[in-house]
Amino acid sequence: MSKPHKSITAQDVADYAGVSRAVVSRALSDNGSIAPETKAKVIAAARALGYQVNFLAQGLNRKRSQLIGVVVARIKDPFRSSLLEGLIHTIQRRGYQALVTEVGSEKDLESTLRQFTQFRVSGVIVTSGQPPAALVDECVQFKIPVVGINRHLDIPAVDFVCSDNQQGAALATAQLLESGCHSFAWLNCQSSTWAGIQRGVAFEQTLARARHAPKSLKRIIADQDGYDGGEAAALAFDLSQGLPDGIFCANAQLACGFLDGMRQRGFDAPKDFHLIGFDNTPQTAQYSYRLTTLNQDIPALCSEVLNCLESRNKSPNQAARLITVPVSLVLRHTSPDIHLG
Amino acid sequence: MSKPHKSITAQDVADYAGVSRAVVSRALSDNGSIAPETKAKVIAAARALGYQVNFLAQGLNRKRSQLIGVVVARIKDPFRSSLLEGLIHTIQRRGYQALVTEVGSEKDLESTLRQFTQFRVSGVIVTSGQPPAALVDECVQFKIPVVGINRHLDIPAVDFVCSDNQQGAALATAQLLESGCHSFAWLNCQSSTWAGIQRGVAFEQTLARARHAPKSLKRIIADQDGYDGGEAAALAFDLSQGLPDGIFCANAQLACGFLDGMRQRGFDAPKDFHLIGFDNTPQTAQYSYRLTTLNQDIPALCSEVLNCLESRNKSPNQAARLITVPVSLVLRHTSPDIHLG
DNA sequence: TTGAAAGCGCTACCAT
DNA sequence: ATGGTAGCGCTTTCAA
Repeated sequence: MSKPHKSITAQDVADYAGVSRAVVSRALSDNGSIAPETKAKVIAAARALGYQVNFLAQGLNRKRSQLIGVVVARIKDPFRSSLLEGLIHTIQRRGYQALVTEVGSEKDLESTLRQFTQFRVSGVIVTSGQPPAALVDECVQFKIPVVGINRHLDIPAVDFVCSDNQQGAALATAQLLESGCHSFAWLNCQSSTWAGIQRGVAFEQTLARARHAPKSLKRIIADQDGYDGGEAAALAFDLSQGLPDGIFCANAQLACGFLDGMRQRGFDAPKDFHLIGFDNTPQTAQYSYRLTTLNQDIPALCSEVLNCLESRNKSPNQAARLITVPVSLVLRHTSPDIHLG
Repeated sequence: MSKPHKSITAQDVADYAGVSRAVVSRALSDNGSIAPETKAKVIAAARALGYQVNFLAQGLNRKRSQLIGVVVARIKDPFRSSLLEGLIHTIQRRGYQALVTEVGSEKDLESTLRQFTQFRVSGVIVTSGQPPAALVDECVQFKIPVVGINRHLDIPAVDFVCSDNQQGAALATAQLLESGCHSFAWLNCQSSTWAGIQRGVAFEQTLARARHAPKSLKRIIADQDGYDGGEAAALAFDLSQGLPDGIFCANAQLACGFLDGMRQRGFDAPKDFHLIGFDNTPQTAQYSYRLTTLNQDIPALCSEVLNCLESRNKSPNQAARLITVPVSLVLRHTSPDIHLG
């Protein structure tokens, strides 16, 4: 049982190794020239003493911590938690640490971004909310790179990484058309994310461009997001003009809810309609749903995000980039593979 | 468009307000005596200049950052992401920031804990893995409080906050007995968490203590955790001796998978058996599952966790505590309320 | 290659 | 109540 000891500093290591503090710093950070044997000696000393760099002091000096700020919202939503998991994993793999902040409102985002700068983070990842230009400007002034996921605003010096919503919509449209669907519906919620809106627009466009005669397209707008929103939308759906037979959903949660809502009214997919959702969440693979979905490549998204961060750390003034990550169609029960049928 | 400006320091505020740096520090931290009007003057100056404390410098000085380290694993698991959401929310509400680290193995935990100390975190929350005594000792030496959730080891100076597994098992047993179940089963996975094991033990004990004759109890051990594990266990279940009619699950994911697995074999709850799971995850409320579960009071858990942290920061040498948080039974379709039946 | 020394921005102690 | 000042532990010139 050791006493509450004073923590070991670089000076202790220096004394132990018989060198100066400066040499210790160089030995441990590969920065500045140092004789190989001196370096080995210092590293041995550091190990012997159990020396740990004080990140606070290091960051204060370097004017940059090895922290990366991550802005999230509604973590318990399945897709978001998968994305967060991927981000944290990637952040750690690249030698950083994740400073995770949950925001409820745009106003939260403001103070959050401010706190990030106060910690001199090496980068900021925004997965929710729209960074107010003024605040981003503040980050830019601190030379802190900012990157957004699955959203895109035209903010100077801010990069964005997005799943390919166009391609997703095209894949879904093709699948529904090939399956012989005639009347279509698009399901989204009010207060949709930017990505959701894009998907809807792309769906309408792809459908309009389809070779054969124009198809009917109904827009279903749920009052709220998530499973509950989708379920309520299904329960409230006006069936007097029949049920569309090809339905595309802005996200998987809405889709699962919609499916369950329709089941409560005696309809089911693929018997009565085809259903495709975005976001291949674990739940969509389960026996009770087996939802055909568009898979977002989370590892690729995360990897690109960190590439952006690191690249902009090197050259802060490069033009803002928009990186698009391909999606893929996962065929399951709610709109089966016609080639297997 | 402002230039990459030098950041504003306490000295700038001091100059602007016509006072010394020390006064600025006092004005902003309520620490040390200061004339009300001076304080107001400083605060006005700080606001005018847009001054932001440098947390790195502050932490270096105070020997403590306002960071709280959170150790998690498999974030995308529904209960875990809900818990993480609660933790982050609570951490922020109390004026800290969450440093979130994902661990895969015990070895990860070691380096993680070390990194936390390097950031001089104000506390460590362990939601996964078992903190190795030696490392915890290191934290203790830095006077960093450590608290674990839903696990309990007898480590000096480490507090634990747990949902009441005993009570949960008792509630489940009572419900199953009152519903007239005769043969029972306990479903868990190999490599279960500490909490899962506790629940199983408590279930067996409660059942054994039940007033009427001893009941049959079968243990089903899935090869893996989660939905897939539960489903596989159901598909592999030996039906030659019939299906138990009262089944209790270590967690909701296993339960959902088991239910779906049984459905694939033509059985369903509550028709053929009653099913109760732990963890009231959002998914269990959905129409396709409507699982009777034991609800963990996440806000209460999180609140207690931070209470422990703050309390131990005040008096580091107090005895280790184990705080138990009540659970509640949420009656749904897979084991309905008999009083409504 | 190495060491001395000047900060990084802040807090806290000690005089005043 | 206020101001001067000595660090916190580290990095990074600049000389030697």
